[in-house]
Amino acid sequence: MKKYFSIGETAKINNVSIQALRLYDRMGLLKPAYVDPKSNYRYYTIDQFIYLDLIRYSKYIGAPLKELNDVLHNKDVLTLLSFIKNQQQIVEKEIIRLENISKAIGKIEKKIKYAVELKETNKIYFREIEKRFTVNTILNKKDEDSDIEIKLRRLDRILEENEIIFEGETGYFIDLDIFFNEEYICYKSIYSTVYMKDIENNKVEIKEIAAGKFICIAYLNKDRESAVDKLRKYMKENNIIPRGMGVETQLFNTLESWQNEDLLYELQILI
Amino acid sequence: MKKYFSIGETAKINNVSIQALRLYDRMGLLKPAYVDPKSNYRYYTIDQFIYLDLIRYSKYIGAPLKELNDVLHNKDVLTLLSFIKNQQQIVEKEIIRLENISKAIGKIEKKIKYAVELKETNKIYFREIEKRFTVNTILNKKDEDSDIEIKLRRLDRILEENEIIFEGETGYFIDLDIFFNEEYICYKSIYSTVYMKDIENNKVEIKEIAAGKFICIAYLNKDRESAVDKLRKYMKENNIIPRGMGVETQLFNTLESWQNEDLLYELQILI
DNA sequence: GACCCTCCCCTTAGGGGAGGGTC
DNA sequence: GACCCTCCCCTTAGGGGAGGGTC
Repeated sequence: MKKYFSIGETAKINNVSIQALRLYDRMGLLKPAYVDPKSNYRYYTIDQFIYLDLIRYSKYIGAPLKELNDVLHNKDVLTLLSFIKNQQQIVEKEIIRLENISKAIGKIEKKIKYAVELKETNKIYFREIEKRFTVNTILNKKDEDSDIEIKLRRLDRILEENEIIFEGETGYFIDLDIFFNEEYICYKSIYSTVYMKDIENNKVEIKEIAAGKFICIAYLNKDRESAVDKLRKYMKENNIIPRGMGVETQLFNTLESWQNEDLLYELQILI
Repeated sequence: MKKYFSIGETAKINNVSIQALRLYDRMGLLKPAYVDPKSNYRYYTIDQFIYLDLIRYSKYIGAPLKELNDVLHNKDVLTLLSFIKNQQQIVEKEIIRLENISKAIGKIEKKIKYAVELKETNKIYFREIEKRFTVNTILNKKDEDSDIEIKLRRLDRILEENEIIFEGETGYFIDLDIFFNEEYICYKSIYSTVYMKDIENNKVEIKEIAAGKFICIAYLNKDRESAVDKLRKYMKENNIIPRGMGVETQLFNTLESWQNEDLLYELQILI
């Protein structure tokens, strides 16, 4: 005679909840060995417990219970093997995805910290900056702010579609000829920095911003004109020669400022 | 005059669905800039799009939107920073968890494959086996099958509670004195192999099964007696000396067999 | 005619009840 | 008195309708 265990006993022995057992019954994953027709009480036998082990293990490796149901109906080791192999692949992909995310978060953290620690605006300073990889969209002279915003969104969409990871910096490439000769800021293109694991990505063009020493000035939107003038004058007076690369990048300020359009920028010119 | 974008335009530009935008409205994550009181049509402005970036990014890093909601209400970079740091920690823990799972799946795969490739039963062979780490429960002579099953469940629960990772092998330590002198199988304890990353785990005792060459025989439950006899005789006749370690382990057969109690075992004696 | 609205039901793996029988 | 039953509502981040107004 097989001994019957009530749902509560079964739950306790196998360390699952009563609700879970009821759910498995409904799903067809594990039907009780006997159900009292009068009281609808569920009774289980010991040799059913192995299925609870399988269920637990499936949950542990993150597999959906429905797929396990298929395996259990086949009752074949080879099916079980391919189920496990499949899950192995999923887990490994997920690890890679999370590792990329972790790196991207790290970069963003750095950038936020930089902006938080930046105390003074409208003052010239020098910075060493690492090499940056960017994805770009060319801007036209007649583009208005709203056009730029929309182009930026389009850029984001390209990143998403190509599974390229945004690194948290957005800015503009500026035309240095115009900057020094005609003395105003002209944007050539808008960029987003991206995390480059495998450089070969033939669908999207990646531009590098060379590593090096940059002369910089930070300013709020309203002070742009005077700050930019200051930097230009300083470079001319001190005979600092630009090396062909200038960007204006947006710094994390406060979320409040984003709404007030009181944005914080940093102009960076490679020297 | 700010330009208004309809929900459809906003969705397209920002690469989100209309349903998602409606949800963000309901959740208070992003209310439209203007809602037509007659038609209830939602209208958004360009400077609201930054919030969609934040939402997208939160989802990307796996943070719950509710927490982002808190950040958005604070509108402070330091809050944003701690939100991101927190998420970073969560992601890193998850990576470690998944890496452990991946390793455990790999081990189980190996074990299943071994059983699948094992063609012959009731035949003696030799195997090199790597070192195994196990968690144990001592058995008493008067334990019946059902007691053993229940002790096994209790062992599983210990693993879960201590976050020890099961590696897919369960078996019994056998008493070799009795095996050779009194000529029957007596189980000393039941074990589960576990994945040991950090050996120091003072709450649970870990026993090792030494690596080495084992003399083995595989058999179905019904053939146990004769198979075991065969091995014992073979060892005596050929003067093979056991080195103090013998286990009977359960092999993955088919799921069907589990239910029929037609289980496949392998007796392994270190030589 | 394409766009938008508000319900409403569905997804995973159960958790937490209420209200009422059963061991 | 402790245990078990069947509803029923709730969780995340929306997807996919139906049925009906709106640009």
